[in-house]
Amino acid sequence: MEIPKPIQKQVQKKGGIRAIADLVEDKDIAHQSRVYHALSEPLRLKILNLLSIQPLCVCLIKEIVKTSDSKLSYHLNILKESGLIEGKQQGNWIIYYVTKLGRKYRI
Amino acid sequence: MEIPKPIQKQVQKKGGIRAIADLVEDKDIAHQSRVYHALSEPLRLKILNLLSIQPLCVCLIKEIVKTSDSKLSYHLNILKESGLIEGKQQGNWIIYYVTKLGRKYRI
DNA sequence: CAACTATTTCAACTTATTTTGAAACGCTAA
DNA sequence: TTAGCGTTTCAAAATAAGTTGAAATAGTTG
Repeated sequence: MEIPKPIQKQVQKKGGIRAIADLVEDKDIAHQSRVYHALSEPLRLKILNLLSIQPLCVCLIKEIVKTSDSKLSYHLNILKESGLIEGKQQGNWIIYYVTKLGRKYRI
Repeated sequence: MEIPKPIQKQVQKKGGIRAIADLVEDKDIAHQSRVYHALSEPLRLKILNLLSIQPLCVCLIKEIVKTSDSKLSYHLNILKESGLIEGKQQGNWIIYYVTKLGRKYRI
């Protein structure tokens, strides 16, 4: 395999291909890509942004985004699992709100 | 549909459910979720981070991430389409590098 | 132009994610 | 305890995304 000269030179300056590769940790990549996956669905990203404006019960989220109960529950769960939102039961309702992590990804 | 009292009060204070909904623009959501989708795949996120350390030809990326040509090309294309990286032909090779947008998402 | 190297494209296939609707669960109040 | 409302769960079906390997393209060099 050949390599363009200028790139080869720059790579050597940085300690070679292995040194560069080692700067990117697979564990960090795996963790962060999971967060991005949760954010990659328009409905979920919208919900996250709504909740960053105002904590809401499922019924109000549903009214805003106009979707089915089970679909909404599915997406809320993914946001919750990835640590972007949390829900607390309050009588008959569950109020969802963004976590500290979630606030980082407000558009 | 009933709504928990404290939430209802907070929502009213912010101008009602419609006002809150209108703060989140579907166009922004659609655009941003596309970027997150590109970042949600571990291999892609790894490549983005590698390129943020050092612009590389496809052959060197391939050597680092140990994957097939066509698979790599597929993922590079998704990163490119979402504006996170760009490639410029240089003789026989294509050198990929992160864009300004891409640099924002370095881990 | 022919041979060569690096990279991309394509269609068939596999795998992962999302949607659906019905049923179940949990809390509250009668 | 039963009824009612808000929410979740489940499995089946639908859709989207990723993988594969062979063939094609594009640039370079002799």
